[in-house]
Amino acid sequence: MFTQTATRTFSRAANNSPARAQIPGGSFFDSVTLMGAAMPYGRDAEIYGENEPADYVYRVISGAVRTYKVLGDGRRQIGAFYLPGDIFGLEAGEEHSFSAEAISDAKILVIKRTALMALAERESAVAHQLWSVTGQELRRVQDHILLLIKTAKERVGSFLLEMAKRRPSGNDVELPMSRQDIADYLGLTIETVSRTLTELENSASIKIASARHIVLRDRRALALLNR
Amino acid sequence: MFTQTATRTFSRAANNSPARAQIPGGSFFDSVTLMGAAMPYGRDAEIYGENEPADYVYRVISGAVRTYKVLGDGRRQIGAFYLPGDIFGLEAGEEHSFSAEAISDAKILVIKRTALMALAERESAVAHQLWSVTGQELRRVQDHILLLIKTAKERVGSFLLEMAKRRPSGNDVELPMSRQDIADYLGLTIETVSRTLTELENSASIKIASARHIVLRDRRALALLNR
DNA sequence: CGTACCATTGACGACGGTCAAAAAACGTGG
DNA sequence: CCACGTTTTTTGACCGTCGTCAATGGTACG
Repeated sequence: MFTQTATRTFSRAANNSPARAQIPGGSFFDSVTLMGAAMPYGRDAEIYGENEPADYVYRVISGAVRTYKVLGDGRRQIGAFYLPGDIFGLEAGEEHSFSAEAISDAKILVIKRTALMALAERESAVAHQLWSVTGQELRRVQDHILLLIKTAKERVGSFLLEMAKRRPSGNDVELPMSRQDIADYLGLTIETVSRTLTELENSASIKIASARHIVLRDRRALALLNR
Repeated sequence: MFTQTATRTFSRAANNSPARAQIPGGSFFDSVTLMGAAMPYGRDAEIYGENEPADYVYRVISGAVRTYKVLGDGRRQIGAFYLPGDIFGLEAGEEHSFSAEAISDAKILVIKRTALMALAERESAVAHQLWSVTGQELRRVQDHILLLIKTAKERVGSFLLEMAKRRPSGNDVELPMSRQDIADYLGLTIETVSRTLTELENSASIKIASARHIVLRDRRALALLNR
């Protein structure tokens, strides 16, 4: 299965407008927001590459981000999607283990790692929070593994519930990513994702208002796929 | 697919022989070994359960350990295997996210979490090492995800190479776990694992000396499965 | 309004799961 | 050390889910 992600590399966004935005999802990052700057990234722009030195930590202000790895034969696995408020790119080691790209046009808060580390050195509370962020990431990845052993219907259903939970807006789920992104996240093909969505629609579990706008019609039925 | 792990719960091993053993794989745990005690666990004995308070951190002295989750319908997913020297059960949060069992008779060093936390509070180096352990675990789980999107042959091949790397003894791989454990780790069935192993033997990539003793005959061929 | 790109649908086949049975391996007690 | 019963592993036959290849339909943007 091939998945040539369009490598139309956009500008690397080298501007430092110091926009200090208000973003959802409070965290310790709120208190160190002043240490960083908001940077704009275009659609599909690379934020960092696998194995690059992890000199910065990132937080999504607006838009969405995907992290991924590409296997030798071109198969792509998306590790996670990051939405406004989410922190990503924080590594306990020296290098990024995944690559990161903007899914849509996005504003990203960028913070120097050394600044955080220096603060953690003195404030054990900050050190604990850094650890905690990695711990949450670990949990997320562990849940992801559980997704990957399920059937296609279960994966898609769980995915929709996950997205609904992360962007609470009633039963409406706005998907910032393409079918290909979803497929590469769930370990499926676009065809299977598409077919499964229409299947869920036919069974009245969801309604596909448009390709990227899903309405959850029967959460109970979807939740059954999540066990 | 069902996977009823034999729930013949052995004794919970409630003895505190203070055996301070020499174990491979040096780490910061060496310096805090005196804070804990070596405990014996019988085959299939539970070390801790999912959602239990994570009051202890563990290190394998001898034997092997598996961590796992069981889905609603009985499917079991093994999160990791831990071999002598490996640390497990360290959580950034308050509870264990997986259950842990001894695969074979095992000796496990058990350390109070509060002791580590108190030390981390004062020594930022210790705090950094705790974070680092979680970070390594994160990497391991991320690699695990990559395994789960591969074909059966690739999964089994990669698994053998992983085990060989972790217990270096030439080309001989001694497997402490059953086919069922391997299957639940790789997201396959025992039948597929078994069939794939004989297939690898027929293609002269490995030799199955006995069920739990594999000899790597063609690492190059196996490595091709790992890309 | 036209042209890419993206999503959906269809036909077909392969990989791995399921069910079943045989063969090894293991442990226990005589 | 061997005999027997249990567990684990292997092998076989068959089937279903999902991947592949291909074509059609839809949507966004210049």
